[in-house]
Order: sequence, then C-alpha cells, then structure tokens
Amino acid sequence: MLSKKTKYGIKALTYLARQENRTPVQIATIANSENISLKFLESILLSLRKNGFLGSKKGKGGGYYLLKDPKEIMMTTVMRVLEGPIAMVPCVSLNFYEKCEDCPDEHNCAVHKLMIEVRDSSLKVFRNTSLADMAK
Amino acid sequence: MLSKKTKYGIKALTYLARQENRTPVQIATIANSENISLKFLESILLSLRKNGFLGSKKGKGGGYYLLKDPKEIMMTTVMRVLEGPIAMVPCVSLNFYEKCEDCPDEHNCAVHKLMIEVRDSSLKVFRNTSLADMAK
DNA sequence: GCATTATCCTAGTAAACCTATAGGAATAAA
DNA sequence: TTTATTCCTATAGGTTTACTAGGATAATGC
Repeated sequence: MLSKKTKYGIKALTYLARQENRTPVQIATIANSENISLKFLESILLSLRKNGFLGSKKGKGGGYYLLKDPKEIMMTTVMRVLEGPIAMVPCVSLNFYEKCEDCPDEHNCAVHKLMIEVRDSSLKVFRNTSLADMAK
Repeated sequence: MLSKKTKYGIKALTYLARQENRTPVQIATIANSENISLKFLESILLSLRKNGFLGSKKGKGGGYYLLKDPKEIMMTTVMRVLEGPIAMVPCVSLNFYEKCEDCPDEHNCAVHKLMIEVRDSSLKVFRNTSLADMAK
C-alpha cells in the first residue's frame, strides 16, 4: 500500500509541476487545493527539499518551487525517496537490497523469482513516467 | 512491502505443490524445511484452509494438503487472500475499492492514473503465474 | 527596527498493523 | 488410552503511519 506521505508528496510535486513559472508556492496553498493537512504536508515538503527536489524561500512571498524541469524528474526517483524500495521484498530490491533471513538460497526461491518479475514490471512504469507526464 | 505472512504462505503453498501426492504434510515439516516459526505458520495455514486452498486432517498422520491442482491456482488469488489488494491505492483496487477522502475527482488525479498502470502491470504477472509455475 | 509572514526543525503521540507466542480444546490413529 | 496433530482465541510487544504542537529562524515591507 502506498503511504499517504507518498501520495501527498506526489500530489504536491504534480501541483508544482503544473505551475507556469517557478515562483514559490506556499504550503498552505497546496494543502488547501489538494485537501492535505497543512502540518503533515509541511514535513513532506521539507523532506522533498532535503532530497533535492524542491527549493524554498522563507518569509513573505516565500514557499516551495521545483528545482528541475519536470521532464527530468522520473517517478522512480520520487517513489524511492518518498516510499522507499520499489520491490516488494528486500532480497529483490536494486537500491535497498537485504538478504532474507529464512532463505538459504535466493536463486532457488520461488517468491524471489516472482517478485523480480513484479519489480521489473513496476519499474518499467515508473521509469517511463516523468513528473511532466503526471502534470498533463 | 510483502508481509511475512504472505511470503511464508506462498512458500508453504509452493512446498505443498511440489509434493507428488496429496497425502497430508505436517505443519512442522514445512516450518522446518522453510525456516518458518511453527506457531506463525500454523495460523497462516489455518487461514489458507478457511479460504479454500487447503484441506486438513487432524491427529496422527494428519497435516495439510492442496485441494486443487496447482495449475489451477493463480497467484492473483493467493495474493489477494494473503496480502489483500494488489493495487497500491484503494481507489484503484478491483476487489477492494474505496474512494479517496481527499480526492474530489478520481479521473483527474495523477496518482490515480499512475497507480492504475502499476496495478495492471503487477496483475499481468500474477495472472500469468500459477502455483505450478512457482513449484518448478 | 519591528511586525508580519513564511519556512525550519525536533519531538511527541494515538492508532493501526505486524509478527509472532501461549495455551488449551478437539479430533484421529495406533 | 496414549500420542500426535490440527483448531481456535487471545494477547503481547514492536514497528510504522499519520499526524500535531510549538517554537526557532529567516525574509519582506513599512
């Protein structure tokens, strides 16, 4: 299941991608438009800034804005930062790999094989979608 | 993330699918072979029986066995029973649909569109894989 | 300089969910 | 009647999720 954090994060990014110029948009504006709790969104945008997606400006007329062209921001990156691994099992994750405790031999594990297929099919979708696509 | 329950459930089903005949296999045998906590596996197999995948026999020489031909058991069904919805968001789920609270219009939601694609790609994998495939 | 308007940051919390575990009842076979 | 097994309910303990509180910090405009 997608966490609300991820869902809201994607919605906020999409909102910003729809903006014509890169002048800062206030958290409250986005929160209002997308029906997201202000304080929760605040913490999400903060982490998106720390992860290099957003820039910010403090004080009056401040807010958040995208740092890159939406076309260059792929959903794989967004998902990994907000949600974590795309794979359903750590032993199949490309960026967050971990060995299973119970599995003596990964290559002989039926779950492993299935989950590689699932991972690849999801990856294909995320890799083919940019934030610009989302904003359309 | 796949829950351990689902992971262990699939492993147990695969184990049973590999059995040549349908004589009952004890929980302890499976738990041992797959490195799963006995008591935990017990509760998982119980729910698999209640959901029509397994039959059981009590007492000495008892255990669990598959009720259907592994070729007829598709991973979509297994996943839905063990893990729940295949979709990452309820508003995109075929079998567990729920409207989003925050979304006024589903059809205009970028997250919704993306998650439909992800769901369909995962579904394709699960629909093309039977328990017999897993056991190979 | 000062008031106002924003973001920044750390912490905390209630509820839900996950991963088991305990302990005994029911049933079947030898 | 003993032994082996599943059946069933309850619950404990840990983790994660989805927020919320409250003040610090910085920028703007008068």
